[in-house]
Amino acid sequence: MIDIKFLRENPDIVKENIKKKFQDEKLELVDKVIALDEKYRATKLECDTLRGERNKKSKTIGGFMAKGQKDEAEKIKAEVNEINAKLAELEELEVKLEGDIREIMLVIPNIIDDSVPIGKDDSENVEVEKFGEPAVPDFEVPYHVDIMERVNGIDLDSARKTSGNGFYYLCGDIAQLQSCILSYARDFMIDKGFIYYIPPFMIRSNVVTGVMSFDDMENMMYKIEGEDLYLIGTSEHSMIGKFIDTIIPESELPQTLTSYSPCFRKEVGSRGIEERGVYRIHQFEKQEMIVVCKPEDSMEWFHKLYSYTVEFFRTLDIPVRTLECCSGDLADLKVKSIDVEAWSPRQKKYFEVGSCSNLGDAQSRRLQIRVKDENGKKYLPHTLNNTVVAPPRMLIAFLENNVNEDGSIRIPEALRPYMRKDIITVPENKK
RNA sequence: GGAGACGUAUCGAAGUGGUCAUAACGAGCCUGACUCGAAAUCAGGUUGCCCCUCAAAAGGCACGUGGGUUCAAAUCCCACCGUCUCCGCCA
Repeated sequence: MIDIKFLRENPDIVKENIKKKFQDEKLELVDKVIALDEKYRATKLECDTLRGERNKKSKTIGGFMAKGQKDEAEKIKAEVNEINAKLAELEELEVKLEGDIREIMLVIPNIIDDSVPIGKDDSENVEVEKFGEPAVPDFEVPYHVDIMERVNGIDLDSARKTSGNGFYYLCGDIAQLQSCILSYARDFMIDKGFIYYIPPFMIRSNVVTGVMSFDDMENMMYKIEGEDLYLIGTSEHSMIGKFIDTIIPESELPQTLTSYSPCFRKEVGSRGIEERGVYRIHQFEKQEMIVVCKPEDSMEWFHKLYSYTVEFFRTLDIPVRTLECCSGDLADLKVKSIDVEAWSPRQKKYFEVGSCSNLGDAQSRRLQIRVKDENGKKYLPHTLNNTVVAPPRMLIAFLENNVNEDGSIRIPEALRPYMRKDIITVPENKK
């Protein structure tokens, strides 16, 4: 959500930005909202003046009544009634205009950073950098579910029975591995100076509508029947929600938080859920990072955040690359976004394991998150979020890159203190 | 699930139809005085948003939210939301 004052003064920049995002159908909205805004401000001024008059007159009535000047009082009462009649219609218009303007402003995309590559859709995203050698071993790497099944690490049949497609039982060493990865991710971020949070896993509808668009809400969020509660799709929802409508003292910036939560997603409309395995599922766990900072610091944080994810994956010996989201693929609220992708030696390509976004002040403006500096001046901070790691998805990369030909799984150095072993071995009957 | 209480600024809290919401009173915070320095004391300042503006002033809105009554609502009426306390149940 951009500032309407900015739009008013720079309609060309806003239009240019819309074109860059290949959303030409929204171009007309710019002039439309400018006209509405002009009308709104004129109406508001008129309303404010009338209300001011009414307040002034109304106050004198009390005085007349006290002095017993009934006739005078009645005369002014009639005048006030006249003003109120005039106001009734105008106020209705004022409210309607305000609503219409907000509706449009929510749809106009945020101004993207100059550095964002121009492109229509995800096919034009740009590889930024590779880390590690994307090696392919000389044996055929099995499908991740098969790797897990061989060490008795997953039970999809039972999950289908209890919960349906899109759920899993992880068991034994693989379940432990997932917990260990999360614990390691937690400690990794704590060591980077982030504060660890375990947030609420359910949030109220007013928070949901604050942090996401209506369409996303329909397609992602599970609602608790009979309660005003939704299961979170990511801990970003509860973590950003906690700042809604607050004023943060500047001395408390930057807020650098890392949160753990299970995530629940309906994945409506994504065919990926049909695919066997744990790539796209209804329930997964994630370690997230959230930063609220001064505007001038946000780009620096942006680069730091995704490089933390890269560093994390590298300590687990997984080759990764960073892929910058092009203009057309960038969500409307975002200024800039980079995906971290892990190498799959089986598919011989990279696949998404995390996403780092700089939202500029758009999220702050929408949610009324403000910062107060030493002089009492208020401004909107920038917000960023990034995935540290989201097992089970990252398990795919982990297993494919660390499986041995005999089906055993190597545990990288960094995880050994957590796993308390350096290899997961195949049980006798599956050798 | 049952019973009760409450929702006003950073916090506690007064106000129960108008002339104290630029919100009493108390605390906190900021500035200044006193002091070698601090504490204590004294004086002043300290809500957010909108509109307008170079800036300020003036004006408008907000007493949980939304309606209603009224010339006028924090105050009266209705609905909803939330919080707390006790009891019950419970990891």
